[in-house]
Amino acid sequence: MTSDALVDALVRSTFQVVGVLTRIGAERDLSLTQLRVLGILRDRRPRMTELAAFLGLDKSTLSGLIDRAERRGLVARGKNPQDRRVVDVFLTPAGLELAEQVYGEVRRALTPATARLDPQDGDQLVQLLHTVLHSPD
Amino acid sequence: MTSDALVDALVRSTFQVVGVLTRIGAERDLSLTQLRVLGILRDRRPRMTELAAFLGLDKSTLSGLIDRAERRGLVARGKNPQDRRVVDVFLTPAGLELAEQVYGEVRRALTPATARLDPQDGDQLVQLLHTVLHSPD
DNA sequence: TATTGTTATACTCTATAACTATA
DNA sequence: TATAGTTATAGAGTATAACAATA
Repeated sequence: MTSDALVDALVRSTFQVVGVLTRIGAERDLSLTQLRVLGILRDRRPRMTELAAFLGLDKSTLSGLIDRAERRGLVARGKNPQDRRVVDVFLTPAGLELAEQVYGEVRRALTPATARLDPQDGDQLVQLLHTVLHSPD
Repeated sequence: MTSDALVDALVRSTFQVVGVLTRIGAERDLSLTQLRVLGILRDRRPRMTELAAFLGLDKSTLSGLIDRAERRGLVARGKNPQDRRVVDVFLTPAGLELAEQVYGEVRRALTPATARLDPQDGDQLVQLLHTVLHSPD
């Protein structure tokens, strides 16, 4: 069945990319989750609950995650003027710089692989991944 | 640059598949790593060091991982007759059954997504993923 | 009362360092 | 001496339950 082969290919490539992300993150003491937090916060300023939901984590887990990132000066908590229960999270300048650095390195690490495709095939792969995984289930 | 778009697409699809794997694993108290261990052991019987290297983990980390899986009756340790220092690891029947179950569920979970492609495009996606990530860096 | 977030607790995952047994 | 694996330790990641503040 073609579908099984496709699922297998997706799972295998997932673990491979996870390996790259984990290795690059580890060089800067960033777990996969912290890496993802930095990536998300590059262009968003969510409240704690939003970010936890987006990551698929419990809010208490996120509290700890943000505690540790805040202690390192990578993120900060801000008050929300509309609702005083709410805590907004955002990158500090140092966090933004680290995020850009690390994602730049991810690009460099994966470029030898992506460069194996000519531009046409690369576009096609982007398109196919988008169709498969970027749609409403 | 096309390459950046491709890397972004790979990273995004990676986090999405990780989300699916994490959710399905959690339903059976399996972390992403335990899930991967089960997947690998389906058709291999490696020694501890081999498995640790394959997973990119320290051998001490693997000891704990296998301890916990063994306590649950999913894997077992075996002696290696050639070298008495070596410990081989393999799935128990219960572990194999769980592995098949959980990977079956992963297939079912991803099938609605993969079914959005017609067979031709699916084959092409498998081929492209193979070219990008399954080659020597 | 319901929602937002934190804290206390317990467990898993992870690496480093020190160790035992075997080669 | 070198290699295979375990154990002790410490810290991060995770969820559940209980809590405080605000709505």
